[in-house]
Amino acid sequence: MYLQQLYMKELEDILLTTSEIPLAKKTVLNISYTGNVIRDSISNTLKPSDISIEQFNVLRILRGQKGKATNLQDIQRRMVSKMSNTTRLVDKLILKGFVERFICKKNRRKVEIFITPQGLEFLKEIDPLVAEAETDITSPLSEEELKTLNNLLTKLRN
Amino acid sequence: MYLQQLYMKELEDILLTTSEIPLAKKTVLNISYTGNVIRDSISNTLKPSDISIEQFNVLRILRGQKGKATNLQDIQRRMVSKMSNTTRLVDKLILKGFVERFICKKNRRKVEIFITPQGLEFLKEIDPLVAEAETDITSPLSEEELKTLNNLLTKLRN
DNA sequence: ATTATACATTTGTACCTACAACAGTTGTAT
DNA sequence: ATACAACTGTTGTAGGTACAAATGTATAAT
Repeated sequence: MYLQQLYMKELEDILLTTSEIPLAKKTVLNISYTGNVIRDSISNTLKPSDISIEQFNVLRILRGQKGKATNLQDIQRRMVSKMSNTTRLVDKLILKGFVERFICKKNRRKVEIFITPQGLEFLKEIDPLVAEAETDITSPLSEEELKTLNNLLTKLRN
Repeated sequence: MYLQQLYMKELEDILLTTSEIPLAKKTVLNISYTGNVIRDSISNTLKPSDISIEQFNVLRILRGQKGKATNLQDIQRRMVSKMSNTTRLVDKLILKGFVERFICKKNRRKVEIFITPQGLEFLKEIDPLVAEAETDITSPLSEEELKTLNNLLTKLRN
C-alpha cells in the first residue's frame, strides 16, 4: 500500500506539470497510466473469483454469441487486447469447465467453442461486480465529461 | 494486417455506439483499448532496436538520475506500470551492457543501479524515434483537445 | 544482548503476450 | 489429379506481470 501510494503520487505529479514534458509525451503517458490503473482495478475485482481479465473477456464474448458456434478467430477479433494465443486461454477455461471445444465438421481446420451452463452461471455472478467497478472508476467524471473523453479517445485513434 | 484491421473495426464500432453499452463500461473499454493501441505503436517503434517498452522505461529513469545512485524501489516508483519484478528486468539490461548493479555500501540490503555509457548512447539513438511516435499518435487532436484529454484522465483518477 | 519487526531484494510459480515455426486442411490453378 | 498457396490452429520460446515465500540486513523493543 505504501509503495503503491508513493508510486502513484510520483506519476500524478509528472502528469500535472503543464510544461516540462512535451504534450504528446505527456498524453501518451497519461493514457497508458490510466489504462493500467483501470486494469488493476478490474483485475482486483475479479481476483476473488479466481479468473483473469483475459479469461473473463473470452467468456463474455462467448456469451454474446448466444449459443452460436465461435471459432478462435472470432474471439480474437472481439478482444480488447491483441491475443496471440487464444488457444491456451481456452485451454484454461476448459479446465474450469466454463467452455467446450469441438472440431468444426464443415471445416476441420477450425475449432468451435461454446460456453457451458457453468460458464454462464459464473458470468452471472460476477457481472454486477464488474459493472460496479466500472461505474466506480468513472464516477469522478460527469456524464458530459465522459462523453467528451470518449469522443477525444476515439478521435485520437483516427 | 487483415486480422488486425477487422479486429480494430469491430471494437471501433462498439465504441462508436452512443447507447447500448453503459457509458461507464464504454469509457473503461475505450481507455483500455486506446492504451493498448498506444502500447503497440511504441512497442513497434522499439522493436528494431530489440528492446522492450519496460526495459526502455527503466533506462530512461536511470538516465534521469544523472549519475546518482538508484535502487530498485526508486525505479519501481517511477514506472508507468506496476513492476513486481524489476530485478529480472535489470538482469536483462545488465546482459545488454546498458546498466550496472552494485550493493549499496551504506545499506547492504539495497542495490545501486547505474546506466552505462553504452546505455546512454543507446537511448540517444532511439529517443527521437519514440518522440516521433508520440507526436504521431497524438496528431489527430489539437493542442487544446490534448489538454482537455489530459485533464479528464487526471480527474478520472481523482 | 537477544529477539522481534521492518525493510530491500531475490526467487519460484502461474499466467499472459508476442513472435515464429509447424502441421493439418482446404481451395484453386493448371 | 496434382501441386501449390492460403487458411486455421497449435506449439515452442523469450519476455513480462502478479503474488507469495524466502533471504539477508537494519532497526527497535525489552
